[in-house]
Amino acid sequence: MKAAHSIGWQSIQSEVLRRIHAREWPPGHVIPNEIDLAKDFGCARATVNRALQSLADSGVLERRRKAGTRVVLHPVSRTTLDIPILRQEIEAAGKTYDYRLLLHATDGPNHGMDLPFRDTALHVQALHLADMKAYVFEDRWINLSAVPKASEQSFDALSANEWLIQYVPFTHGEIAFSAQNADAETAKALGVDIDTALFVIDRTTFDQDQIVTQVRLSYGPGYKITAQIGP
Amino acid sequence: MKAAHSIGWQSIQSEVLRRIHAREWPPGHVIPNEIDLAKDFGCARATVNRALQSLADSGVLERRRKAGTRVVLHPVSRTTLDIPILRQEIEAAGKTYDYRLLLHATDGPNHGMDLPFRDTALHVQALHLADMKAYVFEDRWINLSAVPKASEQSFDALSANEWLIQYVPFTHGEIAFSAQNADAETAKALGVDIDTALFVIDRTTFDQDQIVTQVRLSYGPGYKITAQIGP
DNA sequence: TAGTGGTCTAGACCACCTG
DNA sequence: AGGTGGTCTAGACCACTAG
Repeated sequence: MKAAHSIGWQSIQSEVLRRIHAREWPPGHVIPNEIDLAKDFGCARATVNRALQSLADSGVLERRRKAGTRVVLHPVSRTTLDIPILRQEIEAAGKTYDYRLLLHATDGPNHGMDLPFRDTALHVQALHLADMKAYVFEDRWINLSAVPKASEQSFDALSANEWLIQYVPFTHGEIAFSAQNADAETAKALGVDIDTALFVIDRTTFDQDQIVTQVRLSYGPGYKITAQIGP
Repeated sequence: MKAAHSIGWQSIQSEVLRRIHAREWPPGHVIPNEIDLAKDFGCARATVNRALQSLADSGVLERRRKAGTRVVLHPVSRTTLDIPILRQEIEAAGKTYDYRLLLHATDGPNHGMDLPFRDTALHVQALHLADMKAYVFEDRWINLSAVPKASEQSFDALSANEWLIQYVPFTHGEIAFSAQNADAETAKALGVDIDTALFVIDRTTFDQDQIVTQVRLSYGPGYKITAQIGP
């Protein structure tokens, strides 16, 4: 059956999705190879490849050489999250952004966080405000061995958050989302009751194998992070 | 300068990343067009396109026709999350999975959740356990207009979570992550104190324009969801 | 080892959008 | 209006791996 291949590889993607959706190709089914599909759709193999590759990225298909392409058996909800800079996030919501530095200290090898490195670290705590209300409490360590120029920064006007992104590149990182009851320190900074449920992001960034910075962002009550599901 | 284009488009991607990293192409910089880069790298334009497209997907580059390709000014942490089926998540951690149905009721137009549809809904509450300990409290509504065969399901052995994924396709959805203090109902179900901070996932799935199901998953204390950052 | 997807090429046309 | 990315083609070679 020919598809209504109106304009491009997206049409092929739609048709493939339709067949999966309609259970013509049920979960676990091995679909025809690219050459046959290309003949079926009346296009070049590269175009089919583009469509199927995209669906594989979305988690709808699994592809292996020689084994072929199959509809995944246990689909997962795959979603792409964008974690913006705090200033942008707040200003994008139409609110005014403000920043207040709470702590700026250089710690020796025995600093407060469970850092995998023993080097000297810069400890910065700050509050990010939206419309003058506490929005996020930032608790950050910066590895001064990896970022020596951080020691010259006061971070009283420009947040470490923004400074690092602008001047310190990183190669990769790890991010974790969790829920935490507010401890005394965080509750005081955010102006909420102790034990309030806070959405927390822990992020560690690396430059090659060296830790650059580690940060915990504790968001005020009611914070939500949303995303779309689907190809 | 020629790059060490050893094996393919990934090499070109690496070289582009290196130039960005080394500030040869600083944030906001417009990089050469695909034709020039192809000449520079000694490959076909399509190969350059593949590399740059991939970097645009990662959020490193911004591409617009005629305007060209530029290094993004304010990089965001873009990450891809996979939300697996609960059973898989638990079994992948080497624990035994169990499931207990807590509530199964058909509600009229006035059901408990703030659903945008006025149709009859099926209300299901269940507990997912890992090694016999409460792991997630599931609170779900199913739109019986969209999924009539759900009314024939008892959900006492197979969770609604798995049944829906296996038999009810959806086209797209929305997912939200937040932190919530445990209310009385949830605290009792999970066996935790009231006000414990819980990681909560709210997910709504659609088939075309029709809501299929809406669910709140409240994870037990200590739950974390992690992901990698980086191209 | 043979079949499949992964990738590359050289060229082409087109949609879009900035200047 | 012209330059840029988006996409398609027809063919080719290669890498991987299941049988």
